[in-house]
Amino acid sequence: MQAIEKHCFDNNLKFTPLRRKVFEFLLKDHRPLGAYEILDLLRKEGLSSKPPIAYRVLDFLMGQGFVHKIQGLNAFVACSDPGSSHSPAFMICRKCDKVAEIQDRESGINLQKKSTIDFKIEEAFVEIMGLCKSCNSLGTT
Amino acid sequence: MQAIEKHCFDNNLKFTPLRRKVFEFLLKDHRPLGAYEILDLLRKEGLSSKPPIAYRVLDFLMGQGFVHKIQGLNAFVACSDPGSSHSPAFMICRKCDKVAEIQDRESGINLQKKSTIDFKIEEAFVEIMGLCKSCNSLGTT
DNA sequence: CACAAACATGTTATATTATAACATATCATC
DNA sequence: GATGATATGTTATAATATAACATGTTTGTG
Repeated sequence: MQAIEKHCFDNNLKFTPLRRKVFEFLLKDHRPLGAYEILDLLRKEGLSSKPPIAYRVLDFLMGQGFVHKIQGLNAFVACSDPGSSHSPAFMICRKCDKVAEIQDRESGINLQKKSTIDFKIEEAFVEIMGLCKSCNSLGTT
Repeated sequence: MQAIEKHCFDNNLKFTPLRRKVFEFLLKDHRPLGAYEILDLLRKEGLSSKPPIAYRVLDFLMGQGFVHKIQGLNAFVACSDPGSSHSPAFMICRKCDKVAEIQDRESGINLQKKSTIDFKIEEAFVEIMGLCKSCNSLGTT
């Protein structure tokens, strides 16, 4: 939270109450939230809750690298390592929906092999579906 | 095409005219098609074109590993290397939407580092956005 | 201060993507 | 030819996302 405050201050960006609120939701719930879940939370606080509100704030937060979209879930998570410009990977538990973010260096992902010759990489999404440790130890399905 | 015919025959699965048609669309257009684009194509051929039709056929084809979903585009592509059970990676040009599928072994992706300790991997989606060679050589944006 | 420019928020309407639930048809097998 | 399994068809609606435009708020500049 301090990281984003500093980042916005340093870059002359406005970390408005609305943006702060949405980011708080994402930080608190340590799991991906859909845009419409965020809208529900905003509604509960008496704030405006029309779809464009959520999507705009999320666009802003993603643009600054403080939130990532999980494509496989149509949902959004707070970045666990903001600042380091990265293409993170996510491990998503299909049972409990918990998401772990792993950074390029620790994920073993290395895309620069053949790729850059033919293709100019701008962004990479790596989403790994499966079972987290605790869900895996409980049952088999 | 022969691959999927053989696969279905061997496994006692029905490669019906509808499934064949959809698969043909995906093979012909060498780019990802949205479910509703597929429905449009079906409509042009006088076939049923209600959403569940497309989604069911696509589910079947994906289940057999002959089609992949590109999460970042909400679209579907024919698999370029069916049979080899794999978690492919896709390089998607954001200008022309062309998609190149690269196999794990040639992509430089190796997820088994820290992951398997804490997380049971079932499926991985790797989608790389950027510019393909030809689009990249044309302009800068 | 007044004005303009840039940015942020608010609202209506609608587009796009996907699924639930149920009805009918086709086909194999006993 | 009845039964069960699989495939297709249909209606309706859910879930996700954006376009277009209106209003407000801040910021810098003359």
